[in-house]
Amino acid sequence: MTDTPATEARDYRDTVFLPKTDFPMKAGLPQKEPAILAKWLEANLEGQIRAARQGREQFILHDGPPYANGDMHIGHALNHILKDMVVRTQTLKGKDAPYVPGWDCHGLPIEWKVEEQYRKKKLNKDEVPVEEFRAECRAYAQHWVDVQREQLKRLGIGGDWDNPYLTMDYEAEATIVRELMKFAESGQLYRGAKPVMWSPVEKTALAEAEVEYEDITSTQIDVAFEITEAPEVPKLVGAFAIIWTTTPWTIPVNQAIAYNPALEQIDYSACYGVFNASDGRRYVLSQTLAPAFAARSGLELTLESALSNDALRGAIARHPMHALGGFFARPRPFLAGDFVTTDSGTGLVHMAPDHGEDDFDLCKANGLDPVFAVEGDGKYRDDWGWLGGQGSVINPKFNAPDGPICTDLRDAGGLLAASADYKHSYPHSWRSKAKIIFRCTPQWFVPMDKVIDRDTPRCADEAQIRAAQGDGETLRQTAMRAIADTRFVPAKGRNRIGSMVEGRPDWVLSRQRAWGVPITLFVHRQTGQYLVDAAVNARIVAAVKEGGVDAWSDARAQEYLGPDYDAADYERITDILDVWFDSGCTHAFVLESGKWPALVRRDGGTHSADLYLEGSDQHRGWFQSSLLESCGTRGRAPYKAVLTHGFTMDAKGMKMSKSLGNTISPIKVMETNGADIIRLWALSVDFTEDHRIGDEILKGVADQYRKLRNTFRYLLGALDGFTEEERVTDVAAMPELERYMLSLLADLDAKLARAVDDFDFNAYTRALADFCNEDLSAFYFDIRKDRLYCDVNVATGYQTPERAAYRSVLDTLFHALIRYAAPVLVFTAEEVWSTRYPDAGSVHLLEWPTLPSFERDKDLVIRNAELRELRGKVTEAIEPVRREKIVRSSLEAEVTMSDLEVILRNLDRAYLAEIFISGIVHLEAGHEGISIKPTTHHKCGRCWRHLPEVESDGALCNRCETVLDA
RNA sequence: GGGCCGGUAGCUCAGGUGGUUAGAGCGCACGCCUGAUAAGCGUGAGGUCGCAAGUUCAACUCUUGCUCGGCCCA
Repeated sequence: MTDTPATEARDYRDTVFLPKTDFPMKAGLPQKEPAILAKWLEANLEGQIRAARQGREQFILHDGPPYANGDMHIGHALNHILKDMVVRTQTLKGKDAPYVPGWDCHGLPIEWKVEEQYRKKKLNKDEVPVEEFRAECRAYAQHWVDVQREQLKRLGIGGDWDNPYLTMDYEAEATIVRELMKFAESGQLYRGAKPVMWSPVEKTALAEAEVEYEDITSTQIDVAFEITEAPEVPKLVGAFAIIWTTTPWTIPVNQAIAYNPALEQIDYSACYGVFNASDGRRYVLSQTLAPAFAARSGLELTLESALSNDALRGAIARHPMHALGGFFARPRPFLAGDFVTTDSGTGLVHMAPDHGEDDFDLCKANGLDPVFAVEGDGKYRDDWGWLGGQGSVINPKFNAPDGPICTDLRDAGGLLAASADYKHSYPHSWRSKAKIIFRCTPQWFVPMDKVIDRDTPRCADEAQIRAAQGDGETLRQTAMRAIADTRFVPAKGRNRIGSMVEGRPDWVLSRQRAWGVPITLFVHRQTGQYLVDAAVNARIVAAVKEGGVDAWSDARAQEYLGPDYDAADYERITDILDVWFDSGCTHAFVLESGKWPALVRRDGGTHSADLYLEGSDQHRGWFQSSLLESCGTRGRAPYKAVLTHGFTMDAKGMKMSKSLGNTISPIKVMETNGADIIRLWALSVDFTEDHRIGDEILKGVADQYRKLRNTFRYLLGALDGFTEEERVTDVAAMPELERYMLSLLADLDAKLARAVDDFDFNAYTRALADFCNEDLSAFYFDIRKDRLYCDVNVATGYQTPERAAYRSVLDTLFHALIRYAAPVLVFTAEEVWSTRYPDAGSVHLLEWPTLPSFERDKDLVIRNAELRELRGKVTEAIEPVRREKIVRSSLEAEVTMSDLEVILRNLDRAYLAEIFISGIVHLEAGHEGISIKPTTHHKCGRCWRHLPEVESDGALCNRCETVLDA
């Protein structure tokens, strides 16, 4: 060697290998991602993937349709990222996992928006032909489908975006009609009634969202019903039961009186009593509420006797207007209802099943049906025995203490108190601001508990339906069985949907609206029976397929009925279907129709999807509507598994709302941070529960992203110029550390594969990130930097076998990690892949990595895991010495420790120094703990290690000399 | 008001069937390196496991109540 002084030491920088790559550290995702999307589009990546997986085992994720109005929000983003992750991981595993996105297009919210546009133009919806109105709804939905489609594509969601399914496609509408007819044909439809919120001003039913609450002052009245029968306590006969109400207009429709047999459980002193009053009559009411009633009526009450809670069982009263005969002369039974409280009133509640849900349910359970006395305009119907043709019922004067109702009641001796002074919150129409009422209207239902009658099949399909459902099962039983057969992730979903299906009432299918699929039934005017004729139904379905929902019109009724029936004999139903029925049919027109060949099962099994994946609110929504629809027509669930996610809250865990101003738009995040950042966020949180998003969280996600990105950048740089010729294929011939790393990689592989099967994406991204951070960046890469840089002669291309082994492992790592990362960081993975392989096609065509096979050495893993613990102790020991500036780089630190453990592990000192990235390691028998001292050796001018053979600072060590000579 | 679900370090998450000083990554602070450099490495400080009772020799883990938050209903 030369004896050049250290100050003039040669600079060996150009003799070492340095990582080299064009892959930039800074991502610039918002600019880069759209270009990558364009590249995929140009290459028809989706088509390539389909072709590549053709004939493989299928995995069908069936998309739940988002509603086509408004921009994509964070919930859409999360949902679709999870779906995309499922599809991509399944595809990665080699399965044929097509994704066909869909949209829900019918329904009230879209109708509103279109109506709103009409109002701005001073148009009246009722004056516009319904076909024209529907056309505008259709256009409105299509607009948002297109907007959301672009936004979701921008998120990197893969799928058949050119052929999504829309519930408003004519074929879809025809299938929905066909499915409805299956319910009709198998006797699973009936026409019943149900109280709905109704606006007498607009003469229409209202949805909850169309209603707002305002404080008003109403007339409150106390009315006496004379008891005529009392089997439990006969002395009650002749006494009067007192009811209190703030809607006097419901008294003419009263049918019963509710009491609570468990009143004393609410308030021990609250049980009913019989009172002697100053007017000479005897009254029955709650004891607690008696003083308030006395104040209202001005009567003096004396308790005659307390009544046990079952005193009213089986008792009968009569309406104060019973003298009118007919309806009013019917007995008014006392019915037990647990909704009766002692908060206000008398503890006895008058029941008008036409005008209240509790009333309706309790009366229905006791065989009392609604009478439809109040018409759509709020007037009693003309033939009503009392006040017929009068109203409107929402008119304050009509209900006033001196109005017709109170006057008649007073004259009949039934009115005990009336005053127009009761302030309370009351529902009003959001649009007209007028008061609304509850009003029973005829509706179509699917019965949950009707045993399907096997003895009188009406059509060919029905036999199949019944066969599928099993003997004598009700729809509820079929659905419960299907739930038991379904996999739920997380498992608590089964419990949730199960308890809902177990307790749910019959399914109300009908809506009195314009924008939806019609309930295509003809009801015979005389018998009230709906027509079941396969030929008629086939004509209707064909017409809808041809012309959409507009085909269901009066003008074409006879055409559908054909020669066998006379349209004049039939009422054409004009209701439309609940949009939940639409979405409940998606499995029929998407999975079974054959319109999407990729979705058709090739194994001959049922068309049930492998997975439905939606927010947990869909236990009441789509999961259930799909379940009921499928169980009613096919006797099984349309899915094999159901995956649910929670909701995204703001940074503090509060729900996002426009009014609170705490919403986070995924579109904005895409524009500022990039889609890969939102994706990484969605796949990092515990989506099975409610989870949060906010600036701090996104910052953390971005940090994690950078770490992953730099791992790939390092791999690209370290693998610069890697060729097949230098690959070491014999794992057994590799150094200890390389074999250890391949073992860790195999562990990671297994962990990720399991996470895919469990849909545990949080565990997936965590395992991947932890591996990159801990096992690679902080351990393997750091240790092997020396060999990567120095074990090579960059001039001649010579490298040591150790370096070749390292680069081979790096290549293996690259190929594994890029595949693992691809479903998560769809854009970045492509950028990485195309940087290394510009002409190799998309990263998303690749399959799950095949790792080098080698015999797993359990001992090796344990040995090195222990060594890493020891490594931690060494770095810990170096730290104080560093603080005192005795050593700076860890390479300057010589380590002394007991030889006991190390010798047992059969590891040599040089290997230890490599692992510790330290100076020379001294092993001394019986040495206590770990000691650090500064090295006394000179620093190699090339590799910077301090070794005994280096003659002076800046001179070369043996290794570097050998390499430079090679 | 009812049904169901959840509350572990600043953040994101681990913590089978209850058992020694509750873990990881990130962030933060401090330091090292300057041949991954708007990068890399190390060390360290952070938690009365929502609150309160109870069961138990022993509870983050079981029971009850409360509280905060969420979904679905009313």
